[in-house]
Amino acid sequence: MTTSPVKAGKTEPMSKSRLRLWLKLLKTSGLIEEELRRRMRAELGTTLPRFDVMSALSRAPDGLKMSEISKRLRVSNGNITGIVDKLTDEGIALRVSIPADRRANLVRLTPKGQALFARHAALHEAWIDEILAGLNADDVAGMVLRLDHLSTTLEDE
Amino acid sequence: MTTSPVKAGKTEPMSKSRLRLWLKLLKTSGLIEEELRRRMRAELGTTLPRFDVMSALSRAPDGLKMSEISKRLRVSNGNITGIVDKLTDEGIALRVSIPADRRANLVRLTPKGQALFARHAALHEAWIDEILAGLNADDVAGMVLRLDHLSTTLEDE
DNA sequence: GTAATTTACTTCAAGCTTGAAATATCTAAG
DNA sequence: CTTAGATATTTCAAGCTTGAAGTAAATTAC
Repeated sequence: MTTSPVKAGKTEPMSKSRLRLWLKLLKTSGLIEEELRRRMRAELGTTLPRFDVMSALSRAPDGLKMSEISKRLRVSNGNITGIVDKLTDEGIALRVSIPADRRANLVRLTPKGQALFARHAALHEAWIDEILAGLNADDVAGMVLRLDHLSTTLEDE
Repeated sequence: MTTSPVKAGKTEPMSKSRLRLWLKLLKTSGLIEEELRRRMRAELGTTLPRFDVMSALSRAPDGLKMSEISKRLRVSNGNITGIVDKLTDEGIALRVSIPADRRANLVRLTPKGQALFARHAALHEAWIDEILAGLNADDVAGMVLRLDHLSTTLEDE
């Protein structure tokens, strides 16, 4: 063989394998998301964004400011306005004004919203368990470790 | 220690760790996607969906049917119609009628579209390389393996 | 051949999403 | 106080996305 011993020849550039990883990551989370969205619609008559907002609210019994919701869900402010508007119209969420700051509101789940979310969350967890049934504890641990590593570096940008 | 040796006590139910994995997967791919979208807009004046369609077309020099594009990108048919309409208006893509089947069209990139995509694809790969720079070859290999496993089981549903 | 089905695509309404611009309010500097 | 800046939210236009319904053409089964 006359080629340099330094270049193995078979190895792919890192940029290519990173690209492939990204495409797989995107594909996989898309598949899961699609399945969740389908079930949300079919079995609960709701959507993922609504579920996400309710989920954030359910963890904050004292309520969250609009900006706090959008920060946690990493979506734009204007987006949250529309979703909370609808949840409010349906009696699921509630805007509570803050005397100390007339610019802001605290958004809370109503009792009806809490009951609804409890039902939805239980189903949601069961669906995930079912969808990810192919992964054992080692798989899960391995992926969580690497995803943590990755998302940490991404957030520190 | 007096507790049963069988039950460790600290272990979390699989459903919880699977849920946590899903949330991390969603978060991570969302962070990457957001960064890509930002750069697409800022540096190329385009969007991820348009890039995805162009990418699919670039791999099929003979063209793709509309339904083939939506199948590959896993989005609805109606969605593709709108995106291809715009790419066509801009001289990036082209609908070619098929004599043998008057229902369908083959969509192709124009030479202008090919040149444009070549430029975009090179940048895209470089961005991914930069964004995922924190992962070494082992990390990448480990994640690809597990994501393959997962997406395969998901597609066989 | 013709009726029923399947396939290919478009149109549409509803909803999500963003980023920018507009309001309103609060805070801080002078 | 008043002005400047920061913060909290809403509104808006543009674009993405879906799923359902509609049109058209091809295929299959009688």
